[in-house]
Amino acid sequence: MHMSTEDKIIEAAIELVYEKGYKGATTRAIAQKANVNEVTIFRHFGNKKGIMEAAIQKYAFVDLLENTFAEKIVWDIEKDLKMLVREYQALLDQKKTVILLALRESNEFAELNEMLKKVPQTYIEIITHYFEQMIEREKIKKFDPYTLATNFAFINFGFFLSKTRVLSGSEELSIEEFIDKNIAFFIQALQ
Amino acid sequence: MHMSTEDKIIEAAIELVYEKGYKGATTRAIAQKANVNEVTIFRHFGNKKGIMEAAIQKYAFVDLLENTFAEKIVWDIEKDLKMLVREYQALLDQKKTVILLALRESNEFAELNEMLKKVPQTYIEIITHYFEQMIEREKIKKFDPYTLATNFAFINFGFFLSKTRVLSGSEELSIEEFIDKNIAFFIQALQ
DNA sequence: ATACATTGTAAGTACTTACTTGCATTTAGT
DNA sequence: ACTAAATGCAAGTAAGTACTTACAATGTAT
Repeated sequence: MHMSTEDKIIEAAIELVYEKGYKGATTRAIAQKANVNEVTIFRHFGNKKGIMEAAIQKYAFVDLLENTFAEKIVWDIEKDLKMLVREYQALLDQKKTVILLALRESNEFAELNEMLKKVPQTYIEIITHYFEQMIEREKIKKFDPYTLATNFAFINFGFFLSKTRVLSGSEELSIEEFIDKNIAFFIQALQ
Repeated sequence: MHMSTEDKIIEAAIELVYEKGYKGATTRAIAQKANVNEVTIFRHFGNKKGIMEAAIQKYAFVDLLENTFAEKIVWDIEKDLKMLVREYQALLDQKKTVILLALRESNEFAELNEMLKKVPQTYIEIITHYFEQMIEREKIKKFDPYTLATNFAFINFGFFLSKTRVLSGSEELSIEEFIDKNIAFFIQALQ
């Protein structure tokens, strides 16, 4: 817990904006949650919007994706796709608050929208590239790699949303069930 | 344009809350957009929350789904799934504002969350039932019908979100391209 | 034409909220 | 120990916002 004052404020703001929305998250409440005085906020960030801009800067996290995945690929369709699901879901879970916040406040903050869009976009690009190579190596049938990637990404994101209860199926799926059923179907279709 | 005063207010409120969020949509602005005086709002709905509650009532639209689909089924997997995509996308488009509004304001209004969840949920139930029957008739391979349905629904909802630019792939897909590529892949996997 | 319900107008109240200012207190580097 | 920067505290300002009240204007049905 050696957080700087600025970080304490940013984290408190993210949580509160996630709960109450941007307008609902008062500077007073943010200060209280961060355990600082309200004035301290304005001394650091100038105005309320400044907090969010700093938060967006801090969480421009997309680069995380690319490095993590590439190393773990073993060119076995089943192992790879299951790994890609697990890693992606873990990342989404970890950044859940920011992602759902972005989903809600993207009208107010254009940058948030950009950030939000990049999450599946980057994922799709990586997966597209993966499928291209798997087709070259003749490990899967010849489908359009980009089509495969979007389907795969949509299924993944849909599952994430259903977990967060933003959406829902009629049952609740654990990630293992999801992989064993939904992803397994996808894998089978490729072979 | 023979809208009642109440309807004018409700529609204006929905649009504004969609744009600015619930707290950002002031009663003054709603009145202005609806071309009524601000007091008229309070005379009809009591308070600001009352507008949204009336709007939610008005848009409890889930029942629409079930009737529309059942009649159009011809028990040909390709024709049926393409029809189901088109109908569902059309419905989502039509209710887009309310859906995206619900996505943002579901924390503030529990009922909105319920409504939002029911959209894919009902769809999944219908599709599950459809797949069950198609398996009985031996028109598709024996997969778990619920798994198929969730995958199909997630792909559909993902496409909807990417169209609304909430999410995005790296390219923009038209609905015809989406059907010809993404759905075609899904159909092929079933046969 | 009269009666009644609906809407508009004007003005105001009570409350919240982002943001400021001046000064006291604490923390940290040398 | 001394200095300077960071933070806390108390009080206040200005603007916005939901909601109210009293009354005038308009429409509508009989």
